Amino acid sequence: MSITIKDVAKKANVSIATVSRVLNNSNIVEEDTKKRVQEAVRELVYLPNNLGRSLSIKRTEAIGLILPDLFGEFFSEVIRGVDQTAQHHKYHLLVSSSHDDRKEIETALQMIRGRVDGLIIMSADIDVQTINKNLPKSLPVVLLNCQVDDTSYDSLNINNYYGAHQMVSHLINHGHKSISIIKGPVNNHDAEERLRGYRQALRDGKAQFDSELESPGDFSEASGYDAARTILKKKTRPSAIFAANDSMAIGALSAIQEAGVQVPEEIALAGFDDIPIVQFVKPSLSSVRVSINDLGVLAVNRLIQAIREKNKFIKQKTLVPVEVIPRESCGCPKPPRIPFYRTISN
Amino acid sequence: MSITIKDVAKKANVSIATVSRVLNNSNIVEEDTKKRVQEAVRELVYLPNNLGRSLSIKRTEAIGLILPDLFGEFFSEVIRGVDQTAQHHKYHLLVSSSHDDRKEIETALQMIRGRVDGLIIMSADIDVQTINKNLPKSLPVVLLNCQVDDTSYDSLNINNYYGAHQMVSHLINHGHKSISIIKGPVNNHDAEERLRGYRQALRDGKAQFDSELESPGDFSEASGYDAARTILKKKTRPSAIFAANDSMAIGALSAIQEAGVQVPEEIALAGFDDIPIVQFVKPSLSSVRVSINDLGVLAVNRLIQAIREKNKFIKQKTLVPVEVIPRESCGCPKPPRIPFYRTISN
DNA sequence: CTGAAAGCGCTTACAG
DNA sequence: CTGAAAGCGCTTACAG
Repeated sequence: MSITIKDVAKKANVSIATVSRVLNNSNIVEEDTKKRVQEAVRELVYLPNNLGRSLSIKRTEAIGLILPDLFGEFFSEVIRGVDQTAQHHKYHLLVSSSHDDRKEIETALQMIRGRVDGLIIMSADIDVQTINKNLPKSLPVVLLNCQVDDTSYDSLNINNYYGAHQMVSHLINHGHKSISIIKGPVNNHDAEERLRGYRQALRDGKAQFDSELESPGDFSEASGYDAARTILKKKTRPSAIFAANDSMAIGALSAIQEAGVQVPEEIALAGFDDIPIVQFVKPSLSSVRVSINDLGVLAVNRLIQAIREKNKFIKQKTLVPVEVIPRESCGCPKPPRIPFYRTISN
Repeated sequence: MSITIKDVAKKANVSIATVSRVLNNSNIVEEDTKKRVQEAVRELVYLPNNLGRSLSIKRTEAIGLILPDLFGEFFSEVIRGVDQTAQHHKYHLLVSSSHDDRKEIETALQMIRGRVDGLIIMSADIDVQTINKNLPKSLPVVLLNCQVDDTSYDSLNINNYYGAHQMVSHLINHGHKSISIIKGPVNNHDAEERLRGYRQALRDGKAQFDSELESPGDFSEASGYDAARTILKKKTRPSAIFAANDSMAIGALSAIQEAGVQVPEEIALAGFDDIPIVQFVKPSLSSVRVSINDLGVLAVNRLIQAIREKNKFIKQKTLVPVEVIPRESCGCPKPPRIPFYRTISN
């Protein structure tokens, strides 16, 4: 059916070993033989099958990326960083996504295994047992923003604590003494860390510390809207709100504007994530930026290193730095907008 | 090093054939033997290697997706649609991106070949020869928004012509008789089709037809800005502007607002692509939406069909429908905003 | 119901 | 410099 190395060997009157040598640029093959083989390859339009090669050399030259989801710009940025870096190291990328529950992620691990030389896993719910049970110990793995306390895996996490601390400190430096937080979902690690950063910043900045200032939220725009309405109704209104993500901040902004309250004059506002839209709302929204692209780059570099060193080195946990981007909503001047990317039109 | 089927066979005191049968749920194996094998699998923590299987059954159970780029929400939406549908059909997804020039795309084709049972290619620059030269004739391929006129490949294309025609007709229905276009890059097929739709709509609607109304652009925000400035300076100003994509429309909007001209009262504005940001600018921007997710779904379904029928069926070219989304910038009421997706916080 | 053997498409010591 | 052979990890007719 398909042309294989055997067909080429026959046509060129050599052994398949010789064909393989020519294909792999082995320099121990005579010029004349090489020519004959290359001629046969051309005539037959022979296309080597990577599967055979991989099985033989025991390397697939591919890395895998397991994502919980593919919604929004965040994951595409992760993929972009990973793909770029992987290509730079001559590795392919296998992507697998939409694994919300444990069952699905187990299937994903089982299916990707054997097809890749290393694996980057991003999943809020994964635990060490699931990994151990479904992946050979010899497969290098890097965990991206997972919540795993085991030290036997490399991991990269966003520095949520520090980002929140910095943002809230920034608000305090603007003179705010009473700062509300709209929290993320309970049991969500990102949310917990951001809350922790908020609290510590209040303490460090000697600002008002009061559980009354903490409103529940679930990272959705709607929950931000609701929380802001509640906050505005309180007898003593805070002078600033820190939303644990941008979606909630944008929801809050709607509620504040509907109430006829001025941002940032009457109440300052800040979010977290720095999604592209925050540059477009009015006033533009202060936020905390994570270099998502960097995240992918770092993960791949670490993984490639693990592959090269045959997974035998000291595993490390890395906190990826974040950066406060001040904008109008906290009273800072609006920085030049980052031009967004074209979409369909390529 | 790694546990293989041989180790299991030895431990369970059976042949590797039997182990294989147990693994594949063959029902011709005795209950007792099956138990023994399963026990051995568990004790050894045996994880089958997919590579051997693929080579043997001559199927990889994976499909490939080649993208020109990974910037922005468009490609992540494509990936999402493709991945979802692929998973539904029990196929894996191999993604390969950032192939701007021909050399790179050839490498991509060569590397992905053999690893997938079918391939979706999205590339503005690819031609039939490149495909033929680098992929076996037996490999099912679906071209996504490529510009290939060969009938030997399945293809899906966005109906740029129709979308532009509809949008411009919509403007004409608003009473506009003099409508400018900010064109996309020369030699870009999407841009050409949108221009063609614009022109035909003017003729069909008996609106003013004049090459003076056509301004150059290159799909960038900056080019839209420049074009709008030029348009506003003309002695006879058009009453509406159709930008060939949203990026340019947003650039144009900045220029118009800087000039103190009201949108849509003094000049109407519309774009193309319906990127998320158009809902956030003020006034919200009328645009043409492509269901990108559908695009991915359609592509995979077609590909799976081709794989099942061993690539032996009539190839077809499909134009994917688009939809006008009227908003404030053309004088229509603002529709409810679609809530955007959370990003980092998962 | 089970096993020995051939085969999938390659690579690579080993001999010559 | 070249080839025969073994091997990578599986599956699956074929015999028994």
